[in-house]
Amino acid sequence: MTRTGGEIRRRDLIEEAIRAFGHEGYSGASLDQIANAVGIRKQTLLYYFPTKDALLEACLQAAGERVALDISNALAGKETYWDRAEAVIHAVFRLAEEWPEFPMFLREAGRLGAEGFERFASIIDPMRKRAVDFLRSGMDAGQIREQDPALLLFMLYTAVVGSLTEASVLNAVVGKDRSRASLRRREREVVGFVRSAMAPA
Amino acid sequence: MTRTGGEIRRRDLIEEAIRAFGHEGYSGASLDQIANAVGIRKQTLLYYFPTKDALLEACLQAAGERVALDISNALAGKETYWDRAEAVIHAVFRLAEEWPEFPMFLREAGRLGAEGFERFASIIDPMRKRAVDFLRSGMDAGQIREQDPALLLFMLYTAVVGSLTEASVLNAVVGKDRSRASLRRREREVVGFVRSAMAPA
DNA sequence: GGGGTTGTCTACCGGTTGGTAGACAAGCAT
DNA sequence: ATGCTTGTCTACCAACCGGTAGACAACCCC
Repeated sequence: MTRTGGEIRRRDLIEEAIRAFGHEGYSGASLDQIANAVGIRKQTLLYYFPTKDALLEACLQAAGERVALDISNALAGKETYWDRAEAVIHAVFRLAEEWPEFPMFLREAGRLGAEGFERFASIIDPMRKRAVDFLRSGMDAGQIREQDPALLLFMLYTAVVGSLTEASVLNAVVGKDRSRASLRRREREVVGFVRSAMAPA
Repeated sequence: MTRTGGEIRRRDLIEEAIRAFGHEGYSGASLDQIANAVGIRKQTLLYYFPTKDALLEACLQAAGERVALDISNALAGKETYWDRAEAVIHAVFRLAEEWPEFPMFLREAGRLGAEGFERFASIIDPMRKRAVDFLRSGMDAGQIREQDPALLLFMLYTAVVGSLTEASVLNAVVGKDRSRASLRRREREVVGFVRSAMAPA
């Protein structure tokens, strides 16, 4: 009944599942809960995604595509080394502002083990390669401090995602402030931190 | 029987619970599993910790005390700004080497919400205060780049803990390498990264 | 308008979960 | 010796979990 058209349902379910997996964790989130949140029964969810694992895979795929799209758009027209680095950070922060559960889901996906995470990683792998090449050429050009470019990329990832996901730590360290202004201030801090960390000696 | 003396059991259970919570997540870890791993039945575990939540609280307490002790020892005798910062990083990495599940547990504790995490945070709060004062005085002395000291501390936390917990990302970005040498290289990278990030402009 | 497809449902299942009730044995104190 | 405390156990329990079976209604195509 009501014939909503399967693709919309599918998208709603993935969105809610990302929220639930990010917030409660994979094993903490239940199919009942996810299904009810979009107004259907669990068995209907299982019609779209035959197992919980299949649902997770669809979430990883969707999340990978979304972040790849956002970063790709953000990079358009940015040429200098620092402009490009800052554009990526800004894109991720804007995505986190619009979709707060996204970074939490990403972190949970990483926790579930490398096998699953690679489903996400493989989608953004072209960007990873580009980023490593970018960092290496920046080092060759003397614009970025000499170091292992892959490890630098890893450090940048942890700094950005960490500053978006460690809300409890943030509360404990700098006090409770969930406002948008707080997020902006954090972004400025990350940008300054990363800029300084990448600067040549 | 066998009269092991309750305190040893208690400590074993907490250690195993930290491992399980860190590895499987709070809701993914079961009391059965934790109890069996230390050679007793679940009901005996529940004799020591009446609920799963009580077990978690004991873990947070123990983890807080342990990290406070390690950092405190590491700081002894270190005087210069950078020596102190590096000593803390080194202490955390050494703890992670000896007890790999510890950083994962810490991250999981943060995920469970600010209420629970504060049980941990309150124990290391004196160190937090000292660290903020230390960073501020370093800025006043011109040894550290001017910025919000609390936010800088938060950034340092995310960089260190992130580099210890995002194993899946590390796999995807720099390849699979779980060796001790890999951990050491990562520590050097973190040290170089934050040293550069903290350097005055 | 009949047949297949798509979507949603009720009913159910076996296994697992956190937690309770209570028996019981070993050691300690008197 | 006896009674109390401490520790461990077996036996349950209700709730929830992911997943299956199958009825059934709405829509589309012909």
